[in-house]
Amino acid sequence: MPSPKLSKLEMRVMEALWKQGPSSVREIHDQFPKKGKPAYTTVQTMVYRLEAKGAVRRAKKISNANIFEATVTREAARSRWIDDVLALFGGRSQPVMAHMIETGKLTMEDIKEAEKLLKELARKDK
Amino acid sequence: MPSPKLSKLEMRVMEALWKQGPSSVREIHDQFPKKGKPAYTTVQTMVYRLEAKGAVRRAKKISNANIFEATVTREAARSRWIDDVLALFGGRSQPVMAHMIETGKLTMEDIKEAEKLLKELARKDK
DNA sequence: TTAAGACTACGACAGATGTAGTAGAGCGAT
DNA sequence: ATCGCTCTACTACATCTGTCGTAGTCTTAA
Repeated sequence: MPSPKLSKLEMRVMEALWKQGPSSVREIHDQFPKKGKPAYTTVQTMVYRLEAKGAVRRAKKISNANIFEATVTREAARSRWIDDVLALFGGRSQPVMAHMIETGKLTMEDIKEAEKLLKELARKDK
Repeated sequence: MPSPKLSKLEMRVMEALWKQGPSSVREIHDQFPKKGKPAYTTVQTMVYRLEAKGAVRRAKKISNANIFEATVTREAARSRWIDDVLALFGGRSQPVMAHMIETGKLTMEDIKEAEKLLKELARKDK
């Protein structure tokens, strides 16, 4: 039941599905940037594995091609990754924040937005 | 030169080294919680692999036991992980922030601290 | 109707990871 | 000197990941 652990490449395939919605292997493959694009069958293998993990399902068939759709949300999949990393860091989020700030990935806007979100959450929890 | 990619278990071994400073395999092994503690030789294998990756070095020998010490900092190793995850999320830190807030891992204090750190960084960069 | 393409379903394989056993050398207490 | 315990240095192996190749089936345009 918990979101299965997806590998990096599997995540990239899921990303394509989340972006475009139900797609064929071909459509997913086409979404990879020319540079470093994996072989068609490599993507196909990923889709099969995702299906085995229950992260994807065959939605329908168009002519002889299967159309796959995501069965786990982007949030659930990403959460799984973040939780794993956080656990690795002793559950502390501070190191993550600090790194994002030092590498310029986190701007003041981001912080302001986070603050707003936190306030909202606090209000709703009450 | 860039901090090598360390696996989860390798990170846990490094964590022991960062905490205790130069240690023998035995001392590292002893730091794992009884629950789910890997075999002594499993830890030993990790240390050897870390040595091969250049993340650890034999500092000295006490009687017949090797004492290993970390050659990469905790920050560098963690950064590597965060960068990887961020890349997987399209380089956006927002999803990470949102998740940490929603799971209660990020408090208002953390945000305030982040804000302060960011301001400091901005001042110094100038 | 038929030949070119597109797809599917598998099979393979190398490298990374987690996990651990074994043989034998070295140290220390008797 | 020597017996037991500790460590080291290997070896092994099952999974997971990333990467494809191939054989054979379907579709479809000429």
